[in-house]
Amino acid sequence: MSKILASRPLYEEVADQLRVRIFAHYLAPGAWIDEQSLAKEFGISRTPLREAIKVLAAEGLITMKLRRGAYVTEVNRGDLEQIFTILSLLEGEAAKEAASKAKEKDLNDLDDMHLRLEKAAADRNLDQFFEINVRFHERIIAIANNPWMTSVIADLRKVLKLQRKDSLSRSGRLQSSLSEHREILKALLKRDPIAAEQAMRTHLARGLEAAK
Amino acid sequence: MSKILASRPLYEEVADQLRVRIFAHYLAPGAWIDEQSLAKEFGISRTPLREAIKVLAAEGLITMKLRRGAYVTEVNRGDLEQIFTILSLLEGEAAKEAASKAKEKDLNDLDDMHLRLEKAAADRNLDQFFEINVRFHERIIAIANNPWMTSVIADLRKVLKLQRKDSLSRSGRLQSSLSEHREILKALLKRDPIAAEQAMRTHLARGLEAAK
DNA sequence: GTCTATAGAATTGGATACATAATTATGAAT
DNA sequence: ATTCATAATTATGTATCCAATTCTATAGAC
Repeated sequence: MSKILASRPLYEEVADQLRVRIFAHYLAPGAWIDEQSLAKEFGISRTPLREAIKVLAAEGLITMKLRRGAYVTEVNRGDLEQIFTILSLLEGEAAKEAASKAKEKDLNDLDDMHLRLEKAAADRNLDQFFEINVRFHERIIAIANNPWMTSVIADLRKVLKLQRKDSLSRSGRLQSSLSEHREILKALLKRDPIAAEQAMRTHLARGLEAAK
Repeated sequence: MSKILASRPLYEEVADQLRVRIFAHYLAPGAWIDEQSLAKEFGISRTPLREAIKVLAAEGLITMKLRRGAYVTEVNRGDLEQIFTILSLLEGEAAKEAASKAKEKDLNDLDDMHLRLEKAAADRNLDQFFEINVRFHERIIAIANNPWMTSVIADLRKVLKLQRKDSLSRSGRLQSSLSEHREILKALLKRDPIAAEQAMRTHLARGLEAAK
């Protein structure tokens, strides 16, 4: 992995790799981060690996214990509730601002995304639904154009990804999620900030219910 | 600084030290973080220092440039607006929840703090006013009892501390800040969540105005 | 005098080395 | 067999070392 001419610091690359493993539950919640074997496996020294661990710890993905190493964070029901509370506020605000700030192109893109979401749902293509869903949300957040908010939301969503109960696969959740999205889109197209905010909050509150 | 029997990893200690220097503008926004002289000054090696830098970078206090080191983050007017937007939402929510969750003792403590705040204002003791003000906010956040929210707010407030225009010292700001606090406290004592949320949001919106 | 090229110094990013604390394994005593 | 003490092993935390790159300063050309 080590490169002669790195365009990006090694610790960032390593942080990405670790996130992939964590989200894939290849490193499951509670698992110990074995610095030595990971360094050996990546073919690097412990130094950049440890720096990457510090970054993930700051993101909340990893929890450090003094003199006993790093562990993948375990989130419980309470954590989920707390995080959804925050996300609902922030993404609600994002939707509200997006309703005013969106350009025509933005709205067209969102409309387009939603169509593909409907199609993925009809096809029962969960992976695709999940992916477009994420992009739909990200797009709205991007339109709100508040980098600090974007970054907070991104961090919290990373933590959510630690537990993937695949709530979407639960009976009916896919359809209700879809109709909630429809509400959000409708409000945005009408450029109604209050309705957009409300629809997004409802959507996320339901998301928590489904994640039970 | 290095201890024989460290009760806490060196990089955390160093991160604290760096934060102190940054907030005191001893390391001003835009300033370059000189690893070598800092390591020498702290009497440690560059390794824990660099780990501390990664932590502060993740907090947003430091910005890293590839192959040219770390710099204290510079926040501009836009950053302030964005951060205040988020804080207003989150601390508003905290106030709202605190209105329901607060125990009698919590309310007594807040009342007491507010009295001391009034006194500090009357004495024109800015440092004390500032300190109690911070504790008042922190206490409300603590009552809301949402550790994830607490941590997000704490991180954002750290970034705010990068610029200290000493908005409180501006003519009249101290008095208006005080009366806004009075509103917050009143709503909490009445256990009125909506009013508490509204009062907190107004308070922070005014805070942004003053930080101009 | 200003600009450019190049040698040297300084700095970052990463690897390796080492001391101390923590864990596990070993073995004796009950 | 179980418990306790102690030795061996392993892992973390920190320091030192090294290579590649960037910055700086000097010298030469115009």
